[in-house]
Amino acid sequence: MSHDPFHHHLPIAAPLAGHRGDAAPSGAVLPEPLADGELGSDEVLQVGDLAKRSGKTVRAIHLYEELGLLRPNARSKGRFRLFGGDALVRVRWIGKLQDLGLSLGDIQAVVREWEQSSSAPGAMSKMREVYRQKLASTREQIRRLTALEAELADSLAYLETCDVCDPARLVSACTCCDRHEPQAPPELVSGFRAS
Amino acid sequence: MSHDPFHHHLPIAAPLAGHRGDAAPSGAVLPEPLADGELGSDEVLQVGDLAKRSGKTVRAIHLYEELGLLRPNARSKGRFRLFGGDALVRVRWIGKLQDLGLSLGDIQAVVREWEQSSSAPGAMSKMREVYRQKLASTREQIRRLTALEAELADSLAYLETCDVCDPARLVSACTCCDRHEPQAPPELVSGFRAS
DNA sequence: GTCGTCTCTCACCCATACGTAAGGGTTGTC
DNA sequence: GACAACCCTTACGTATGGGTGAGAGACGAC
Repeated sequence: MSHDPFHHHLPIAAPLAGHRGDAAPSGAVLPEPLADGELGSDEVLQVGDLAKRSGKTVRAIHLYEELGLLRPNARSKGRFRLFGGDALVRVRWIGKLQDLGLSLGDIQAVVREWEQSSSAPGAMSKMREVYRQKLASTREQIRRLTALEAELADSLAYLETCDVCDPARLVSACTCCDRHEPQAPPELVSGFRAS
Repeated sequence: MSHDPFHHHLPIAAPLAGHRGDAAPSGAVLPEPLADGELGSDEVLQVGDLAKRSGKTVRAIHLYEELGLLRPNARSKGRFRLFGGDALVRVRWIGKLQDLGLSLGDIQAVVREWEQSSSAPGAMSKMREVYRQKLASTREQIRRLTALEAELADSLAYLETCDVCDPARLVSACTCCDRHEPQAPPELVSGFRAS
């Protein structure tokens, strides 16, 4: 969907879970216990609240709005943005799509497509198409990472042998020395040597 | 190693395999059949050759050299860069590290560390440390993608129900309509609705 | 009213990994 | 020697996903 969604640089890991210790006071007799981050559908959030609950920054949320991915339900008298609980759902959804490898531009396209289509099954089938493609590429991605995982493990095993090496040995003699005789070094190891 | 190696945008898939149909002429009696992309260790490559064989662009290779990740073995009279087969190994190695989520800056650090250390086992143990960390984060990454994969599959299953829907039905009535009654929509689906 | 904490809207800044164009030599093949 | 195809260096451009103020107003508790 982007011009070049693939090519190098995989992400590494995401925080995804801000640690907040504030659970609902036990035994509260309030209308809804509001498990963790959930909120009553009538709750009103300012951008800062939305940011905290979604783990994004205020700036990010503004950006999403600029891109048309999100709209406040209303504004206060003083022009403060006022969001409902659905905005939180939306922001989390955006985050998930980003995790899937969609750029904000991609998400923009998805949203526009959704908003412009009037026939429900038509829209749904387009969305399915997007998700189907993403499912395929996600699986491909998993395959690639799994291959890299194996290579890493191999390389680590290979490098273990070096522990027994003479500490005075020079690096120049390394990477494919006599200690690990028969096997050729894995690519992740032989890359060191080349200039 | 980068300031912020995680955070969103996973990659999608990499080509990794340029399709080139030129296998070695069968039955050749040459010193080495040169399986696919391999070459005799004495072969000389210009940047364009190196680029083609590694799947990178000439510009990328120049960049790697600027960053100190790569050095030509020599120059021709006319200042053309001349690489050996090890350069190909090196470029592929760079690509793999990028796939693992290392930035070029990270790789720079790795290379410098390698080149500066004199004690072989010391250098090796540092490299092992890098690889160990990457192995961990790669596994984490795989876990996350696998979770997303499951979510995608769920969402697709949920959306299948929409096929039987009345084509005239409005999108506004959608995302959580009566056809798929009991289950709440997955987050990847409920995100459509929120404004 | 007044303080502290949000929030508002510009508007420019950052890093990454190259792309791309300019202007000009080099190689090697016919 | 002429030509295509390749290479050289320099240098600015590009897309992404926000970060980071600045200057000014809003909210709410006391």
